[in-house]
Amino acid sequence: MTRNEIADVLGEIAVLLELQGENPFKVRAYQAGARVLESLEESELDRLAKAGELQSVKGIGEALAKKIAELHATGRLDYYEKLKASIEPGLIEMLQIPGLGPKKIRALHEKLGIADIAGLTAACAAGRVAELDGFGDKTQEKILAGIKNREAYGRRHRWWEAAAVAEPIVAGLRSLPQVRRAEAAGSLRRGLETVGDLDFIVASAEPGPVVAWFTSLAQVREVTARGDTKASVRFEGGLQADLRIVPEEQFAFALHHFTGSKDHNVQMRQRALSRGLSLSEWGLAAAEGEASVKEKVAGGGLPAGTEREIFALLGLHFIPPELREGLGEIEAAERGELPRLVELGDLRGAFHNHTSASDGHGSLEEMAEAAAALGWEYLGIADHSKASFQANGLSEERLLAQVAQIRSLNASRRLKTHLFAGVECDVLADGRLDFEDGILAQLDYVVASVHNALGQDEATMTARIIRGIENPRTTMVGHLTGRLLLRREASRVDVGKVIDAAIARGVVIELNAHPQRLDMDWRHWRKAAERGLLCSINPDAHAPSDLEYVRAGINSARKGWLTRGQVLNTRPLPEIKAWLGARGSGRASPA
DNA sequence: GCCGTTTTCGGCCCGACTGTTTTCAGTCG
Repeated sequence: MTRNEIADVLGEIAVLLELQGENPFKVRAYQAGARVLESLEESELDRLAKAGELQSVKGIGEALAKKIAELHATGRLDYYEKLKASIEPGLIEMLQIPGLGPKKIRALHEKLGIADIAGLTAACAAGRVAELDGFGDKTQEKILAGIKNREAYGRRHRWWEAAAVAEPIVAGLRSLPQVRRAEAAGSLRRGLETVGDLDFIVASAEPGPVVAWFTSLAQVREVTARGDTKASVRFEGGLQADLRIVPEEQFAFALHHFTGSKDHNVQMRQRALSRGLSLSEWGLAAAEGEASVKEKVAGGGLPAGTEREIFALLGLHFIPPELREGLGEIEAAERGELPRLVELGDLRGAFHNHTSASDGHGSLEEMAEAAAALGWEYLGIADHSKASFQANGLSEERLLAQVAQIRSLNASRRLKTHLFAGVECDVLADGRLDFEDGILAQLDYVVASVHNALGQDEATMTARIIRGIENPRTTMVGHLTGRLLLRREASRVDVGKVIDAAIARGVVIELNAHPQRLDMDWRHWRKAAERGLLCSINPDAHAPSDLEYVRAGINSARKGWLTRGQVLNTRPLPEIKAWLGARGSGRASPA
């Protein structure tokens, strides 16, 4: 089994244990184990499993190590099979209903014999749920509404679309006279590729009008909670948003709390405790005594007006929001070894862009102008190759005509942006490229991408991509796994092996910044770049305005701990020309 | 189930809101 498949099993075990009413810390241990596995590389898992050293990974103890080793070696786990068989499958689905957790589901199952959502619907309709101890009319109504809207509510949302909803709301909050500060926190601020809900943190001494403004936004379909300092709403399309209003002196603590992932926050609080301090969204105060952090802060906490000051109080350098995933950032911040992350303003161009010659909407000139408007020095044109018939892929003749057109545009000096002539060349099912060497030799660079036979088994797909990498004309690999976020799963690829091959050949791997792709996944970048892999952040633009997708790509690059030096398209034009030139001449033409 | 410059046992982050309750459990983040 691959590490992701094993992680899924561990995650399922956590859900099953939760439904059984197991110790919540045991549940958390399985969840943590699943996350740790996801951040491991396949080859590292192989090595650790073979050497019997899984326990050396933090978060994996004796029991998890045994289970992971069994899954890795045999693809089965007796413990899991037995656990699964002992629990009604319909109960798991019921966890998706807002307001229903393991305890209530157990009560419904034990007292009313409810085993699935259909049974639950019927029991609610008959009024039997409201009669249970601990339940009531409102709970019953909420459950029915939750079942009805389950699909929309359960869905995650791509970062780009969530940001488009959140940004005007932040601006609106900041324009209110009662509001001193306002930020969107949560996974949106961490730049995660998908976002479950929005979190708005506001500093205000007068929360009433802010809650009123927020809950009466035009796009609000339902107000699910409304208190003095907190409100929750659902927008059209099911996106949920929480608003929290705090006094200004608490703002930095609340912003930090609601930005960090669960793991990051747990680690930060543990760090505070190890220094005799207690940390929460309320503030930071001495840990001794029975009182809550809130009460301690009221009696005199340590002040912090910014997150930077909070980190400093705990002996840490500032940790950018994108890194707050609990994946080693706190240790690095302690040692002063956090990288200086790449920024949007560092980009000088991008390499994977389409025009109306294939399936884009924009001429060479229009694309070049859009790049110039972003302050870019260069833009790489990489239209589809002929095998991508569905995308109007270019024949040899059309491609060479485009190359001539690009050369002539550059020579005319009419454009502020230098155009590079490339192609997004299909990696055919057997790993050959879609164009012969004689054609590819006339280009400035080649993006090699898989577009068909996405369902190949892992070994075949991995060998196919590596063969593509081994072609001396390949400059970079496009959207490595072919995933479409929330729409299509990634192809099965041994990413570690592909990374090794790319490093060995000096081939770049793209971080495709299209909001639906963000591929290669940020979780691979840190280790890959440390080992010498070079990244190119490419918008995969199909229209001039799509160049802005690099914003999403920068998020993922930062989550992958990438620095400017590790991203090819931060280099200025003369360096890029030299780099591409050296590659071209330094590589013997194939036999 | 994990973990340990206090530890191999006893902790494990902490608080708001809701709905159901006469003081709190469950859920959520």
